[in-house]
Amino acid sequence: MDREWNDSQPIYRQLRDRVVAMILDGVLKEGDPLPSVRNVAAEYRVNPLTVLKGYQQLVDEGLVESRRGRGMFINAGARSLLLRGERQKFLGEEWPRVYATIQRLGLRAEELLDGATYRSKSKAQEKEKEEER
Amino acid sequence: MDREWNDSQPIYRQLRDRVVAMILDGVLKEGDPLPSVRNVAAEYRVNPLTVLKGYQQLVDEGLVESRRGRGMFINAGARSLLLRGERQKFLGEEWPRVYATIQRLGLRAEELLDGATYRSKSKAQEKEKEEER
DNA sequence: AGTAGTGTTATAGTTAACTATAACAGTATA
DNA sequence: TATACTGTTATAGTTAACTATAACACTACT
Repeated sequence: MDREWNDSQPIYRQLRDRVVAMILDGVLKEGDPLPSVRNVAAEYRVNPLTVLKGYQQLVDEGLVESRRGRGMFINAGARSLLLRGERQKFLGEEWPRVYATIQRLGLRAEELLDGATYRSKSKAQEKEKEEER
Repeated sequence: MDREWNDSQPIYRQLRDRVVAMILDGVLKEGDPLPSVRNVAAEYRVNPLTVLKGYQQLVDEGLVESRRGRGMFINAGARSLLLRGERQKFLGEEWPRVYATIQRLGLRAEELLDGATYRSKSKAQEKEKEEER
C-alpha cells in the first residue's frame, strides 16, 4: 500500500477505497481480519479516529464485521457484493465523467491503453501527430 | 450547465472544472467574458465568494484575466494551454487510477473506450466470457 | 450626476474533516 | 491474574469550505 494521501478526497474515504481494492484484488479474503485501527493509524501517521471512520463505512456497507476486542473481519460474500456495487457505481457515475474528459481532451483509446497497461498488449503504437483539434 | 453539485469535491473546484470544460468545448472562446460572479452565484444558489474562489483559480492558472468593473475574460492562448496541461494531469494522475479500477472490477477498458468513440475504429470487438476472476 | 452593472474586500458564523490525548471495554494468552 | 492486544467513546482544538451580509472600487451608459 502507498503511504501517500490525495488531496482530492477525505482520508477516511481513500482508506475505505483501499480496503475495497484489496478485497477485489484478493489480497484480503473473506474471513480475514483487517489491519488493526491502531496499526494503520501508526503506519500511515493518521489519527486512529480517522481510520475508524473509514472502517465504519465498510461496516455500514455490510462488507465488514466488527468484533470488540478481536478485530474487524471481512464478511462472507463481501467480494461479490462489492463487484456488483462498485461496478454499478463506476459505470453510472465515474465513467461518464471520465469519458467526457477524454473526449474533451481529444485523447485516443490507443494512447490510453498503451501507456497504462502493464501487460503491454504491444499493439502497434502508431506515432500520431499532435492534433490540436 | 448542470445546477447540481457533487459531494466528492469542493464546489469552487467543480466550478473551475466546468469553466475549463466550456473552454475546451469551445462554448467559451478566447476574449469572451465569463458569466459574472453575481449571476453565477444567483443561478447556482451559491455564495459569491465561492464563485470568486473558483474564478481566482483560473486567474492563477493564467487562463483568465480580471478587469475590475468590467468582468473576467478568457485569455488568448487559454485553450491550447489547457489542452497541454489538462492532458498531462489526466494521463499522469487520473487515468492510472481509473484504469486500475477498471481492471479491478473486471471491466474491459477497450469496450468502455470503444463503445462510445465517435471515430469508431471498429477494431474487432471480441465478445469475451464474463469472468469473475 | 446618477444608476446599474462589474470585481473585490471585510466580518463573522457553521459544518466537516482531521488532529491530539486519554480513557473505557472486551478478548486472548502466558 | 497480568499483559497486551483488539474496537470504541469522550473531550477539545485546528483548518478548510461554505455561508450571509455588507460595503468598497471601478466602468459603462443614459
